[in-house]
Amino acid sequence: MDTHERDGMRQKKKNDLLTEVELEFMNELWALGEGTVRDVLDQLPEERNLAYTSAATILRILEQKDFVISKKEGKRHIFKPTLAKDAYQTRTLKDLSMKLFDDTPASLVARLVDDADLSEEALGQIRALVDRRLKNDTG
Amino acid sequence: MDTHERDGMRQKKKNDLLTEVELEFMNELWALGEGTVRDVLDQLPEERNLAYTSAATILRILEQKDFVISKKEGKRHIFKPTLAKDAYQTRTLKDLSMKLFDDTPASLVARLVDDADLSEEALGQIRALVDRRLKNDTG
DNA sequence: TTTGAGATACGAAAGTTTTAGTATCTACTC
DNA sequence: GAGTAGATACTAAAACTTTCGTATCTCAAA
Repeated sequence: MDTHERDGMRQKKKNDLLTEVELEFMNELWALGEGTVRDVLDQLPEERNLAYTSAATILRILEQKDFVISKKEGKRHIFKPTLAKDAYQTRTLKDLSMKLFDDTPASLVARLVDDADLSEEALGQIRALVDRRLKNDTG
Repeated sequence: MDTHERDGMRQKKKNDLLTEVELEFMNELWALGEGTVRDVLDQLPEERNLAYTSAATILRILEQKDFVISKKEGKRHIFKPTLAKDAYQTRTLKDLSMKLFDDTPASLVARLVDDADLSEEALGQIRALVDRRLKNDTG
């Protein structure tokens, strides 16, 4: 066991990416803006059936990992994302692009637009987005 | 503990997505076409320092999960993906789109093209891809 | 046919994620 | 200020992921 933990150690170990359940919760918080354990739990689908204490644990972990902050209001905590959804989306796409698309974002889009399931409408929207960005860049 | 495992149960539990290390290995196999444990291990970066038996275990797991098949040649196994990289890319993008982009692929691309880090060249490539796809569909 | 280098099979430790139980705390009501 | 409904804190079990050790197997050379 050699010391392969040197040099970096910025954030303990690996990703600054959310786990599956963490993402599930962040999505609710992003939608709500902020909320209590109860608020988030109530947003989850009926069939999710997660214990209240489990939800509280997830939020505690999210706070430990600095994805949310909490303030105390009366006897309860109100949790709020520290990171905008946009920013997290960008982060995720960078990671995915790197790990599965040879670090070439264009190839990611290539795969997306090659997808037969993609609607004509979605394609049009995508094209409009790219056009707008190109126009803005070139003046 | 009520029976919340009913109805579906198509593939045991959850994802048909690769874990981090599994993806690392699949990437090498996709690049190689096929290969032995040794082949894959040799592709990994110097500093990875993974034990041979660990690599063998990962490939065994990938086979259990039907991401690869193996044939025996002499005393060793040759592993080969059962799923093309393209197909897995598509699957991953669908999953990501669903979980982080409100099931709206266009918003995924929006985030991508909004990314300041994206080069002009990449943008041009993306636009060309979309245009080609639109022409093929309508033409 | 013995043997040994190199391969696989199996089992399991260590780490992470997901879930939930139990104990404790807190604000409010009586 | 005692009781209680509802919240948090703490602990840990269960499942999954990542890693590797030990035992075993196999081909080929001597």
